[in-house]
Amino acid sequence: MAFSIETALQLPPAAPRETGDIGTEAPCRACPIRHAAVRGNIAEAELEKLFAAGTEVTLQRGQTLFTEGDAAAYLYSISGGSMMVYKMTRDGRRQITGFLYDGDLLGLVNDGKYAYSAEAISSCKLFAYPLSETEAFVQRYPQVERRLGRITRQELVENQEQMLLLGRKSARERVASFLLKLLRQAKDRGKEAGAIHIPMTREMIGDYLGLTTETVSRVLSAFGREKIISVDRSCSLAHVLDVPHLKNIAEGLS
Amino acid sequence: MAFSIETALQLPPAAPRETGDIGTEAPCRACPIRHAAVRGNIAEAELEKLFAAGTEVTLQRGQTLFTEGDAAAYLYSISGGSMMVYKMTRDGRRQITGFLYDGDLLGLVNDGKYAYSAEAISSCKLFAYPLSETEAFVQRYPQVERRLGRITRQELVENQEQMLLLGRKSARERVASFLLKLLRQAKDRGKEAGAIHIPMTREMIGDYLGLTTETVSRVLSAFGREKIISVDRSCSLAHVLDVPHLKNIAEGLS
DNA sequence: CGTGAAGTTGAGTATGCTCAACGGTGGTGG
DNA sequence: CCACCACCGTTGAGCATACTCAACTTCACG
Repeated sequence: MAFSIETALQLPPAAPRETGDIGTEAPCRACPIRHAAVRGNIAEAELEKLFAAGTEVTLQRGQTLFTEGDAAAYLYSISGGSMMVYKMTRDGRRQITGFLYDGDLLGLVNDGKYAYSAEAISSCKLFAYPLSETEAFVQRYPQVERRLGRITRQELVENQEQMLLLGRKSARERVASFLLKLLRQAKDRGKEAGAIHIPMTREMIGDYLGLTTETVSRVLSAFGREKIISVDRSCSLAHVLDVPHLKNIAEGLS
Repeated sequence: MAFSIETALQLPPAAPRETGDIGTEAPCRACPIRHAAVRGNIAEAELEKLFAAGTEVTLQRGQTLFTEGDAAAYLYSISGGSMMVYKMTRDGRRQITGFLYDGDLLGLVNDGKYAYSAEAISSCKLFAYPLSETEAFVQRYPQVERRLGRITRQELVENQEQMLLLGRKSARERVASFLLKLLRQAKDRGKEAGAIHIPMTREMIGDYLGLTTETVSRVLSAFGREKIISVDRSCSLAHVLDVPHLKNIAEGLS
């Protein structure tokens, strides 16, 4: 198996965010590249050069950033909004491999091509780093390379967790696990306890969990009837009423 | 989410193997660390120091190398035999996330702990690099770090492929995809065309594909009846008779 | 030659899918 | 401003795929 030199990277959970910080370089406040660079005492001039080489991208809900197999030119960093990355079978079945948010990187490259497709879930702002510039920068600053390595390995761990879910868990267990993941992310982002914002449709949730829209809907309704969660009329907001119960379900203990 | 500094790595497909080479350092002929190091013109003395810090490990079929959650101390390189890595639910359901062979690295670490369990499929020889030594070595030689990064990203790509399989493919599609993967690997290792050695049990195949033993067995029998493959009486050797047909099945085109 | 693990095959079943109908909602244009 | 329409979500009925349970065979190994 050949390894491409230009193979690039991805991740979901990035650096701890400085939410209140109104910085001067708006697109890169949360970007992990910048985060590592700042901690590594890299010359501002070097950073500015990298940023100058990049461009900002704005996407509307439903717009595609790139498609699996496209020749890769950029590594992207999300500065606002949510994205999803997915793979498809030839006959149109979709597997969403990740939801990405503010501060996450995307653009996993294999053999010069993107390894998955990326689409905006909501209106989205991204910063695009040209791959060539990024590679040079990363190689120049080992601490940035090391940080990207940790991010990639973290991603690997999460994908393996998801493989266990897809291969071995029931529909109820999958949905419960998903809700707990959203809850954890909301907590990490400093949202109030128990409330979770759900920016994706039921169909996307199904395509992430290996289920159909209908099954996701049925399980969520059942959880509502069982007073484990309460779902807002808008369908994009939920409250977890019984976290321990949900954890038990996610682990197959009920 | 916290990133651990000691997070380490893993991969399946390593460097092209020099099969005929009877080297002097037996355990490391195929190891990708050595491979990258040799290409990078690293002083032999440095390499010897790293190898001197490591130890050889021998495992019998069925023996566990480490268990998910164990405190991580070593990065392993397989020098002979086959291993599997897996995750389990609390109630004992297993998802095998990868089969590893000669020359592959294993020991993905998260937060100081192994992220999965590892067990020998056949008698197995490994070389154990102490993590501390390895980290120092890797940081000292950027080309080695870069190689490990590519390996990790390649692993990520394969895991996402597997997520598509687990979430969206039928039993026939899964088994067909698996056979084609084995076939590709056999070809990469220079085995004769069409013949594939299957070192794992039906149960392991099921736990890798998100199926039960019985379903794997039934699908293989069906493929045999349809003259797509022929399975040896020993169950550990198969011949693919109709590769195009198998590819069609794997892609859902039949 | 006996024993246990692995594999195969069959019968019945359950989980989640398919197909269909319907209600709510938000955006758009008359 | 309101009506329309498309999209999303929900719910029901029936069904199919893969699972469970069980019996039996084969093989490796003592």
